[in-house]
Amino acid sequence: MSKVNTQMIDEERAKFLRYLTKAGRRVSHGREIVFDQVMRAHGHFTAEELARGCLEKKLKVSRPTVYRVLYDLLEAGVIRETAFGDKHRHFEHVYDEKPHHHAQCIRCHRFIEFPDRKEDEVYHPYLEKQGFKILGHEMHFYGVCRKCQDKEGL
Amino acid sequence: MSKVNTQMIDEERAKFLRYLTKAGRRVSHGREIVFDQVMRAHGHFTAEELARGCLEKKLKVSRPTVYRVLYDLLEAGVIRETAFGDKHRHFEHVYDEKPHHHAQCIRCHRFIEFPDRKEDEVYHPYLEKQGFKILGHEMHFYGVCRKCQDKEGL
DNA sequence: TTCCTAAATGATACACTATCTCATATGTCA
DNA sequence: TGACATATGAGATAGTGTATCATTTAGGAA
Repeated sequence: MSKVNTQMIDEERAKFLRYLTKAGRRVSHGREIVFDQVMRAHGHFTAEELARGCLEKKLKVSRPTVYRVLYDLLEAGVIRETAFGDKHRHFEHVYDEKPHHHAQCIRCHRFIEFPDRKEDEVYHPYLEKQGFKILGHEMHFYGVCRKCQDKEGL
Repeated sequence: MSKVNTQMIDEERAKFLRYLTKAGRRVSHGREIVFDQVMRAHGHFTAEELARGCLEKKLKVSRPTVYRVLYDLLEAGVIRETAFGDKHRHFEHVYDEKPHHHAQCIRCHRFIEFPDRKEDEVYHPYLEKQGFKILGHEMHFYGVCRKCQDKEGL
């Protein structure tokens, strides 16, 4: 697991470097720090959380740079954006993650993750027919989790 | 169609009034204005768009009130929140809308809507087993639309 | 290695969405 | 109508995310 982990990170790093080279961009200090922090992150995280983390750890990187690198990583396909209806941008890294979806409790805002199923592909033909190039998808369930139901006495 | 439309709006209004009564809240001026504007809105809209619209039309309602009433409507089930990965809150009304999903172009940010399919229900048993009470769900595809592919010369 | 240039960065200010506070206005019920 | 709780507006404020621009740095050329 740990070995696989390391290997996956190396692959992601290679992917990032390939992207940077191809785009004529540099392998800078800031990009290495942020890449590292992203790889250490578990589950999903917001841009602000990551930026705050970097500042608290006194890493040599500023908030604007964290944001900039996150968008690099997004374009490079190292992280993906997950869409939840609040005002923060959520990301999660692709590495070591099986495709999965999220269910979110509208009371406590906690997430449950569940694996992707191939049934989702029923939507592909419709979109492809319109010339839409699908890069990914995400299912977002919302409702009330067991704990919050208990609290409400439902 | 127009008749059905009116009927649907009346039903939504009744739903809203029931919610307000039950919650011991009042049928106020601001709530009526915002309800009306929401019903006039097509497709999905952001809170800020609606607020701006009200201000521009010089309706007697302030921005904080628009936000407050939107959350009333959310709780009443008159509108639902759609989750996209930008920093604005998106809503759409439930009235006259068949369940549908969204595909969004990552370049131009435009949406394609497509109808809900019962295959989505494969996820229900898993969530219900955990005691999660499902209130709704949304599928969000992302990719590049035909126009933007053409522009990029892909 | 050193120099040169374009890219990256940080400090700062700023834009924008959304929310909070609190004094005032208004709806509801007796 | 009077009393009181709820709703509202004006304005301040919080928080996320961006733009600007002077300075620093990566990385290739000499």
